Amino acid sequence: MTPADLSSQILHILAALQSEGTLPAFDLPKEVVVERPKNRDHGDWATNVAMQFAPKFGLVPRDLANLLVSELAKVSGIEKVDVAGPGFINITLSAAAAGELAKQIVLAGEKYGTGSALAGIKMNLEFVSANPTGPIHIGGTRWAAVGDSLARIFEAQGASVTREYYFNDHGAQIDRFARSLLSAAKGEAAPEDGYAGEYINQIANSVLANHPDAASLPEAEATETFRAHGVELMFGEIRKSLEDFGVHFDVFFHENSLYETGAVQKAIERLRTLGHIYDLDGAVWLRSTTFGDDRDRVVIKSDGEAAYIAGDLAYYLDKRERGFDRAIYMLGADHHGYVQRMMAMCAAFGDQPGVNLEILIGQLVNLVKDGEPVRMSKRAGTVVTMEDLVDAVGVDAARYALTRSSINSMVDIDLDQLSKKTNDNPVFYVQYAHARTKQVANNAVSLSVDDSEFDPSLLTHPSESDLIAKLAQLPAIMAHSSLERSPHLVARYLEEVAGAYHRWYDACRVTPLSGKPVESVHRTRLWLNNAASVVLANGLRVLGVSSPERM
RNA sequence: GCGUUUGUAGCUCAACGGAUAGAGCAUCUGACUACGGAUCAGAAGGUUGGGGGUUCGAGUCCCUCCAAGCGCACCA
Repeated sequence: MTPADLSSQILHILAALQSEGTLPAFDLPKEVVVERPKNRDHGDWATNVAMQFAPKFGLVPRDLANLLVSELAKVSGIEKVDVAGPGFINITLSAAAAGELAKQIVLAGEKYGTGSALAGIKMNLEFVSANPTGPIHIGGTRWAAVGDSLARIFEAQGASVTREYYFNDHGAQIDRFARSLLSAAKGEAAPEDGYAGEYINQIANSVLANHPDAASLPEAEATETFRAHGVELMFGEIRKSLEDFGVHFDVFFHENSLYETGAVQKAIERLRTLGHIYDLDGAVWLRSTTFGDDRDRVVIKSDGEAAYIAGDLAYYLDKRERGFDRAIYMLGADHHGYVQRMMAMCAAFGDQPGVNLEILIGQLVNLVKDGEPVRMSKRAGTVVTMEDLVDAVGVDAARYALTRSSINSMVDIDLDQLSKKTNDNPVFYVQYAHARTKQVANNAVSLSVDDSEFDPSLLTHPSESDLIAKLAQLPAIMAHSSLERSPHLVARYLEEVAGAYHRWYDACRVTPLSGKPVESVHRTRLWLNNAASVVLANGLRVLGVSSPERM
């Protein structure tokens, strides 16, 4: 008996009361809130349905609650149920009914915690999308960790997810990058508006190694050579860093291709046909104010060059034409000013902003040294990269630390502190719990405790009730995390599971003390141990963190 | 000035509008010749930035003020 089971029981009872005329008819939701009360005296599970629905039924909450309680009391597996406070319904399950879940979890294995809320939905999740003018820095690393985890969470809800990286290989920043490489190759100082740093020298040298005469070509040709090959090299490094970080992109979309294929022109023509494009002062404008933007946006500048948004128009249209129901963009807070114009664009195409196009804004990562914020600058070469972070703490700790906080809050990273005090990262607490489940299972085998028996009525210790209840919440956590686009909820949940497991381990033995016989309770506890193992592993998997068997 | 995000324990942060606001780290006191002590038990720590409002109930929603981050281009 899980909270989800209780939810459907309650709805079933309400529907029955409606059809027999005891309660007036109105549409019931698909599920009701059933949660673990903070205070254990309130029972195993509690629901606020009576307070939620009483007004719609024209009743006072406590009367509706009493109606429900008398029905719930008849449900097998429910040991005790009563009304408390303003109308909460507190439910206590029998140990057997609650513990049954342990076996279900083990049998479900990797499937436990998945759902079907997004079944049949094609999602395009775009994240990182850092310019190929340098390595991925710490901010991009956060989106790599969070974005990939989010993709895994969507997939666990049945969605088909394409992870996509928009590669800005067109425009002024790339030109600056190319000129910076050329300057480095010539041994000159970086251009005023260019990039500096050791990686620029390395790439310039790599280009020279393959094209020894590149620097001595005429200016335009030389720049083009360094642009083409430099971008290619940088691109390769970025892909490798991401793969090493455990993040695999299905599509690397090149901005440049939108211009080469005429997709930009096509998108503008589409909008012009729809009446949302006009010409003024020699420029081409999108009338985005029609759809709530602050001002209209220039799409083609009066010098004939495309503005940045031109690529966005074509890119969004391309995604929709590739069949994605939802295009989700993850952007840093430094880009949140784009949201309105992007949403306006979406509406201009006749789509639904917030549905077909969704933009997640994540706060930036602060680099801290000795308690003082440090400004990261590609130009000054003070950038902390994805590789720096992984070198300092490893992939697991890095991904966990970056995914554990809400994207709405800023994260401080102090490399010196991370490389010293890695064990204050809660990832080890969770991983240790998982390793412990595996070692307990191994010990059980060697002491002839097997899984030939399962009698959940023996799981009566308070720590067992707590652990089972915690394990029962994984499906709801995963669904909520998906709905809220919040992977950090999974991390926080795992920390609670790990705590519940450690406390149970401390109080309840799977293997008997030496000299004592193996009993039913030991075999049954092995199931619970393995259920905890499954939950921890499933949770860590969606965070992209490994589940070690020993540490 | 306008927009946006944030403000919760000493620090880092949680908390679908629910009951006595929770974890980790740090501090203090305890627990192994018992399945891994990277653990566990306990203590201490709070006017959820201030003030109004909405309701059975507000850290959460609305208004306002304060403080901080980030944006406000025919740049990308």
